[in-house]
Amino acid sequence: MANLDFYTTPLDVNDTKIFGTADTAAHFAKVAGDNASLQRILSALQRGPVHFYRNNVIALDEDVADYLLFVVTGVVRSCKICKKGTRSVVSFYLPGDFFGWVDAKLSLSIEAATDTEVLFIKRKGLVALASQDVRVANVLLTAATNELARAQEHVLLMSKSAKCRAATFLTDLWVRLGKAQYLDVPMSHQDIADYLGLTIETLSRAITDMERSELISRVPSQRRLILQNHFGLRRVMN
Amino acid sequence: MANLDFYTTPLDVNDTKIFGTADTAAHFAKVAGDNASLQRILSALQRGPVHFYRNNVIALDEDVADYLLFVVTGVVRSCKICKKGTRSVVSFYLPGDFFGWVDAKLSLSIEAATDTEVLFIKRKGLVALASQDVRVANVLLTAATNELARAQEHVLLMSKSAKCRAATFLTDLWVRLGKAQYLDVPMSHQDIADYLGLTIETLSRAITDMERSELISRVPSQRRLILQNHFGLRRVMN
DNA sequence: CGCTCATTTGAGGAACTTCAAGGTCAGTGG
DNA sequence: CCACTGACCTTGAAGTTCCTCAAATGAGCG
Repeated sequence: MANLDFYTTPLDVNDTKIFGTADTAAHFAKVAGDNASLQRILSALQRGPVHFYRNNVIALDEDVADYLLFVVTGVVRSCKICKKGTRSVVSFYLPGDFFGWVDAKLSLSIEAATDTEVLFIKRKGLVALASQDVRVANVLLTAATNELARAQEHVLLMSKSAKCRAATFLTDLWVRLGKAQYLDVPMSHQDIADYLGLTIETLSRAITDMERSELISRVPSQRRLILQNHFGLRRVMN
Repeated sequence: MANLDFYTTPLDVNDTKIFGTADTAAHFAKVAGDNASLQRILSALQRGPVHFYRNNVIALDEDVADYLLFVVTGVVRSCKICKKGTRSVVSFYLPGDFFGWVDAKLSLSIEAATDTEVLFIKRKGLVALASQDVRVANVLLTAATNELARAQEHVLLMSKSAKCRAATFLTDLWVRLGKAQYLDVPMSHQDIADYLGLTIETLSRAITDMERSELISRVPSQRRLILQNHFGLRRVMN
């Protein structure tokens, strides 16, 4: 845990808080399902929730080797800075997402894309439990394969046009956030552009273009959108 | 198994052959490690090896839901045809690779990129075993996370320049195939281009360019390369 | 208001694609 | 042995998409 200096709120590994808010429990249920005993097991292994401010580093590979992460609130990004100074965002994690299968060779860093609260779950403890409880093993395998499916979709997206990438991203985000009336985009355009392999300017033009075509509209609030024409969006997405 | 009509060699699920060649066993050991009993367990679950000719469909999502696949010889690709008729290759699997965590929503198809031999392993049987044997569970989780790491690397690659993508692909392939003197590229340029999100022309130009810069050279054989200047290649790869 | 940070817009250039043609190689049949 | 064929790869020229650089606009906040 040498790298915990990076943390905004230092993580005290001896401080096991039992999470208590209904909100947290509801999100946590996404991982454990309605299996109450499994939820108890997982909650006993957790550390946190730990709060991070936007753009702070949550973990580097070394940390992720020790912990699996669970997002309670906010958005987490995993990204890679390459030597040239360019950044790629590999994945976004939203509330309820359970992740941490990071290959050390990739040297990704896990960062807060917004202010966020994250649970840390000791990997070793969970793996040990998995050997005793099939359900735990299934939770792990399911989480890993879900993340794989997302990564494969991301690969497919990267060979499409800018407009298609933007439309797909916004629609997927809208679905992941629960298909609310408004899509309050939580992360910056720069984060999205780095996720989609575009420049911020190209992303902006793509969004403006969709607005002009009345596929989406912008509510004059910070980053609030309405997906107006789902049929049209689907056409742009291919 | 309704879709087995696609198979070149129909798969008889009641025909359990024990694989016998040293070659197969050696590759299989990559999955099971030097754990002899685990190797025996896995081999008891297998069906095959089944031979497929180049470009034949090995499995569609429905099949992959039932079986995990193990490549004995040749190259397997998983790919997606989109409505416009364009194709993307999501992943290549080489001898020794153990895969099959395919999300049905993506509707990928698993195809033979070269003539190939594939083992089918009943997913249910393996999952059932995993609940009894921690080592089996670990094999599954490890295979899934390895594939995730590969997919994430693929995502990172897709936002690089054409030359970087080509150089990285060839170098990675060379490593995966065992760093031999010659790199005999087993798949077609079209497959590679679809994997890298490039046109076949752009790929060809990138390779020709690397040859002119003396990073690689082409042996006047079918698709045989020599990676001459590893330092220079690394520079192009970033 | 005036500052900062984030986003938008425009003009020009680079990278990649498209379209079209030519080349190479292995297999096939005369 | 040679010509023919088809699959695969290469090359060139023109067009499109996206990026780069530069500047303007907008939003949030003390």
